[in-house]
Amino acid sequence: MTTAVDDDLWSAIGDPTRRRMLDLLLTEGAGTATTLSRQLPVTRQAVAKHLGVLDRAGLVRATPAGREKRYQVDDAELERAAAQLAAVGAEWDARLNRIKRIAEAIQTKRSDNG
Amino acid sequence: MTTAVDDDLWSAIGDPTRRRMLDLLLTEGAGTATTLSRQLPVTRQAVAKHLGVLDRAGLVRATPAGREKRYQVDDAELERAAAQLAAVGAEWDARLNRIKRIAEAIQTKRSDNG
DNA sequence: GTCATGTGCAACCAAAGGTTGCAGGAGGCG
DNA sequence: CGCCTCCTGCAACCTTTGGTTGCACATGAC
Repeated sequence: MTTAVDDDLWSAIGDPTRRRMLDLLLTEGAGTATTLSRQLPVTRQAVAKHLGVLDRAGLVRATPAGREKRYQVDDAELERAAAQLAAVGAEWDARLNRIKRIAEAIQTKRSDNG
Repeated sequence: MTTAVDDDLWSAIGDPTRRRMLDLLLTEGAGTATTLSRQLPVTRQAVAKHLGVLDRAGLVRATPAGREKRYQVDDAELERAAAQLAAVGAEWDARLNRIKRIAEAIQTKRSDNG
């Protein structure tokens, strides 16, 4: 079946730093490039670029609040992303199991026939 | 909880070309850089590099066969990778649901108190 | 008004995915 | 054996992307 994957969405969550950022935004509800960079091993500018990627992918939404730009996770879109991860994982699992079953069937047949 | 993710494993399956290669190897049982490149939009050399990455990540194993180098998926390791994908997806889902439940609880409380 | 803090833009660097080009090794066949 | 074919491996090079530093600008606090 080869699960159809939204490549933009996947590449957005493919980066480890971006995943950590999503984690932080989830646990803290919201954050800015500056606050996030304080909890990450990269500079504010790097975080800002990542926020741009996540924004274009629709995974986060920005809300200007005074002089800062507050980001928060878009629930629906992250849910979609989570579903895709699960789907790909599930398909691989299914295919591996199918192969195992076939292998066992052949094994059984062999011992039957001698 | 922030699911611990094996970053090497994840980055190996993070590339779309490598995922397609794994799909091909699964459906066809095995393949070489040359046979895979014929079914992909990239050159043999690019495929060879990706096979190197997948090999170092342990996701595939090479078996020299005459003049060709036949690769096949390492079942256990791909199963591990699939589990990680599912785990991250599941955790995001759980956290989103937790947030939703809390939001609903607050909503309920508000209408209770007037 | 001044100072501190947060944002935005630009130049630059290194790693990774991809390409072309070429040299080398293993099989098939006259 | 000699030749041809096909597959592999290495090297140089380009482009994108994650990351950095440096600087200009805006906004809130005092």
